[in-house]
Amino acid sequence: MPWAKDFDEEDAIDLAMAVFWAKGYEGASLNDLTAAMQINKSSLYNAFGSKKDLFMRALLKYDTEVRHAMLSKLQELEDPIEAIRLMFDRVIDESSLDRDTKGCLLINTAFEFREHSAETQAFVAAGLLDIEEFFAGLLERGKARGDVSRDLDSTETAQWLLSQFVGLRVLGRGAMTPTSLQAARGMVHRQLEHLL
Amino acid sequence: MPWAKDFDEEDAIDLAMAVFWAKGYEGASLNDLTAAMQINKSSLYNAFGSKKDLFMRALLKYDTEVRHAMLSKLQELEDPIEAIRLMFDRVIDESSLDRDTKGCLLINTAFEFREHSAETQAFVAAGLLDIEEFFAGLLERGKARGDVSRDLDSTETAQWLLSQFVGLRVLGRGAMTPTSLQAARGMVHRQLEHLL
DNA sequence: TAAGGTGTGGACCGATCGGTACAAACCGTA
DNA sequence: TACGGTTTGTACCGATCGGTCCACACCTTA
Repeated sequence: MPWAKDFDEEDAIDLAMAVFWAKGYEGASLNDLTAAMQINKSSLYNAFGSKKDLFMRALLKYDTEVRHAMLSKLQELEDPIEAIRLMFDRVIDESSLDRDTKGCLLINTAFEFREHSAETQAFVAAGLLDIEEFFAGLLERGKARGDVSRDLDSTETAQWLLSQFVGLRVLGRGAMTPTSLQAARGMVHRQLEHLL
Repeated sequence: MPWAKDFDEEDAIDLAMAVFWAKGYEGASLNDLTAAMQINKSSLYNAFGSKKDLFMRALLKYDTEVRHAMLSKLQELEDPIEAIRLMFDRVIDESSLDRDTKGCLLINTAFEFREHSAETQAFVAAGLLDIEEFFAGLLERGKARGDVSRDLDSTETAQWLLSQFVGLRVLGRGAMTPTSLQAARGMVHRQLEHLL
């Protein structure tokens, strides 16, 4: 067993993730990637196969380590509606403070949906569905606690929350001012109160 | 006065608009553009100067002939809340019927916000503000008619509607199923009823 | 210490990117 | 019919795209 790689694969994927996150799949060139990952082209292709494969690895890592981790933490909160509120708060605060927010890698990839492979498309669709189910689960818990009307359609409401979330994530990438984002967030808060 | 162009500039911009609309600014190559516009590179550069200039012409044309025209027609309706409802209905129906919907060129450009010039950024921001003001105007009319509570903050609500609209436009590009889109739209309808 | 497989550096590939140079084709005017 | 300015076709530009090739550096095992 000869010569171990002198870089850490997981670290390298993290660095690649940041590039794809900021520039999108097509927008991230191999130069960008190798520069950020601090390895050269041969090592990249030897370790990951192709740009597409590397992207899938990065997307997968984002999905588990960023997206899923965030949702899991929110799920631990006692008040499920508060969890939803907090989820919106976080991304709005992030967009307000960080002037060049990258948004969410999964949602960014959803925007470029049709330029991706069937495999990637399926992965993205599943990820979005998972967010939707996260919302639906919290709403069901809200019903059990009496915070949400039992007449409410959880799935439908979850689909709405997802579309609402996507809108704020996209506009948070720079096109909308923090003030307006916060106003829109305020309206979502108020609508959450009216679920009872 | 020698030799008139043997293509119509406005027609050519229309064709270029479709390419930028479908592929984005970076994603649209000069080959794509010249092929769609049915002119060659020399004619393109002679008539429009550069890819960036051509894009601005296309964006401007979209803004007046597609976006502004659509909002104007909706504004003519008697019932202002019905106008908002219709606006959402149209884009959802479009996304449901046309499996490769391009979304809205202005919103697509807003997504790529930071990779555009300051001039383009300003134009996009102004366009989004215009949509916001369109919503706010309808809400004010709703107040006058008694369809909307006078306590409602029109600006804030308009900002929320814009973010909601953007979310559905982005997800309508393929990542969300028509069924889910329609469910989300249904929730927006219900929220519009609760503005009183 | 020699062998053998693996990782790395760098040159190189054809294709494509946005953009330019220039001459030929063109048509209204004189 | 000759001129003059404009449009158009084509060849070409350097840069960059994603990706490959191969010699060499390297470490483990025998």
